[in-house]
Amino acid sequence: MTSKENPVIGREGSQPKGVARRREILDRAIDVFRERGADGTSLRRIAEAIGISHAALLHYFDSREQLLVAVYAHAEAQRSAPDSRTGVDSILDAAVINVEVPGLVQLYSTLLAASLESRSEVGKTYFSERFDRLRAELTEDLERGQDAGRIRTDVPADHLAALIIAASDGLQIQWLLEPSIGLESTLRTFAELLLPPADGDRAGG
Amino acid sequence: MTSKENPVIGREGSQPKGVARRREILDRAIDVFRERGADGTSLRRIAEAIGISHAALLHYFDSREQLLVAVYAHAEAQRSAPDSRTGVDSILDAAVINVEVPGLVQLYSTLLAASLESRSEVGKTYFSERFDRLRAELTEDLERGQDAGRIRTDVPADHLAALIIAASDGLQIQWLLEPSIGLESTLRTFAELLLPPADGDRAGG
DNA sequence: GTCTATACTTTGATAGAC
DNA sequence: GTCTATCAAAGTATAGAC
Repeated sequence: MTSKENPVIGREGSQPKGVARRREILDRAIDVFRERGADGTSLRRIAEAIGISHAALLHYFDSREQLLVAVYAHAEAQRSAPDSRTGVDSILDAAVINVEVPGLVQLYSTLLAASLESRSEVGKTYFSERFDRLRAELTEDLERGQDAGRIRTDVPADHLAALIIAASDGLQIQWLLEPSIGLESTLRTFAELLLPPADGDRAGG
Repeated sequence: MTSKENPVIGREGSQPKGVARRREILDRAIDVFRERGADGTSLRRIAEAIGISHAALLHYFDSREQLLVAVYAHAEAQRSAPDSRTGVDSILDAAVINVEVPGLVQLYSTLLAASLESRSEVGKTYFSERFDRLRAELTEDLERGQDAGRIRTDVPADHLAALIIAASDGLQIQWLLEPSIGLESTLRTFAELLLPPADGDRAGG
C-alpha cells in the first residue's frame, strides 16, 4: 500500500479517524482535479463535490495551499506505487503518464509557481524536498549507470539529474500547449544524449 | 528599439495616446513585479503603485491576465533587445540573467501555469506562440550548428530545441528553490551534451 | 473531533458619473 | 480617460451544535 512514508501534510493530530477521513477527502479531491484541473477548483467547489462545507475542509487542512499540496502529493504517491523504481526511465515514463491527466500537470505547475512566492511555506517546503529527493535518487541511479557503462562519464551525474527533471517538467507543459512536439520521442532523444559515445558501433541491449 | 513586432497585447484601439500611456503603465508595472513578483500584486496594488485606480488599469487591459501577460512580454522584449541573437547560448544566458530577478521568473511560471487552464485565452495564445517561435529559432540555429560540425547530428534538432527550452525553464525554478544546484554550470553541462562525439580529442574554439 | 453557519476581507470585474 | 460605487466570488477565521 506504500503508506510507510506517505507525505500526509495535513494537520498534526494524526488520529486514526482523522487520517481515514483525510484520505477520503483527498481521494475525492483528486477526482475533481482530474476533471477540472486547478481551474474552477475553489475550496467551496471542492467541498461541494465532496459533500461537506468549505469550512469543514479547513478543519483538516490549514489553508487552500496545504490542501492542494496534499492532493498532489497523494496523487503522486499513488502513481509511484506500482513500480517504485528510482531510475531515469521512471522519470521519463512518469512524464508520459502525467500528461494523460492534464488536470494534475496543471495542478503541479500552479502549485510549483505558487511555491516561488515568498508567502508560500508549505509549497516551498514540499517542492524543495521533492526536488532534493528526486535529484538524489536520480544522481545515484545515474552514477550506477556510469559505473556500468550505460551512461557517459564525461559529465557530472548530479547535473544530469537536475537537467532530466527540469526537461521533463518543462516538456510536459510545452506538450500540453502543443501536442505535436511529441513528448515521448523527444524525451527518448534526451535519453540518447546520456549514452556514452559509441567507440565502435556496438549497441547495448 | 526592437519595436517593430512588439507584442502589444493590450486593447485593440491603438491610438498614439493610448499606446504611450499603456507603455507608461507597463514600465511602472514591471518595477512592481521586479520587487514583489506575482505575489502581492493585485490589480489594486499595481494601480496604487502607478497612481491610478484599479478600474483605470482595466481600461487599458481587459483582464488581470492580459495585463500580466503584457507586462511579461514587455519585460522580455526589453531584455532580448541588446543581443537579439537566436542561438543556443542566448537561451542559456537568458536563464542566468532571469534568475537575478526572481519576480519575473515567478511571474513567468505563474502565467504559464495559468495558461494551461481552459479559461485562459490570452495566456494560452501568448505562450503557444512564444514556444513555437523559440523552438523554430532554436531549431534553425541548431541545424546550422549541425552543418558546421558544432552540434551532434545523430539526434533531431527540433527535439533538442524543445529540450533546451524545457530544461532552461525547469532549472530556473529548481535553482530558485535550491540555489546550490549551480544554474550556470548545469546548463553548461547540457551544452556539452550537444557537442558531436570527439573522434580524437580535438576541441573546437 | 467533526461539521455547519456565518461573517470578515480582498479580489477581479462592471456600470455609470464627470 | 479616469474615477467612485457596487457586485459576486473566494480564502480565511470564529462560534457553536452534535
